[in-house]
Amino acid sequence: MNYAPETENFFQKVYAVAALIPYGRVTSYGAIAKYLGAARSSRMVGWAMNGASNHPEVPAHRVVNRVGLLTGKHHFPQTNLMQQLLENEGVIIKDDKVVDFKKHFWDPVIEL
DNA sequence: ACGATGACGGCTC
DNA sequence: TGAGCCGCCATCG
Repeated sequence: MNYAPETENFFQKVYAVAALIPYGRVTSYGAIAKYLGAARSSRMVGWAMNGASNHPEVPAHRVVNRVGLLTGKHHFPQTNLMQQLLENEGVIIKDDKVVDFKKHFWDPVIEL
């Protein structure tokens, strides 16, 4: 795939921020997008995560949508892996959603 | 070039 | 953080 230079740069930024998500915490695509100055392109963040497969250091399972819904679970090797990893970190998941999402939420705009 | 698609978000009810 | 609708924007057929 040939991506535009800016696009690749965007990818790198997304991975860089995602890699900083603390253990047992989660964030949203929009939060990352906002931190990168592309708040309107939250969708692109999700799309960027699609290529996170080549970046093992990126804990994609800690990135969910704004309501804590594990929308990206279908992109994992095993659909239950995302939930398993989060629960292993102490994050309670119920019906594909993060319980007390606000409590586990980690906003790069505020934290960084 | 056009329309559909999507790991989304914000507003409204 | 329920459900529904619309706006964003890069990518793809």
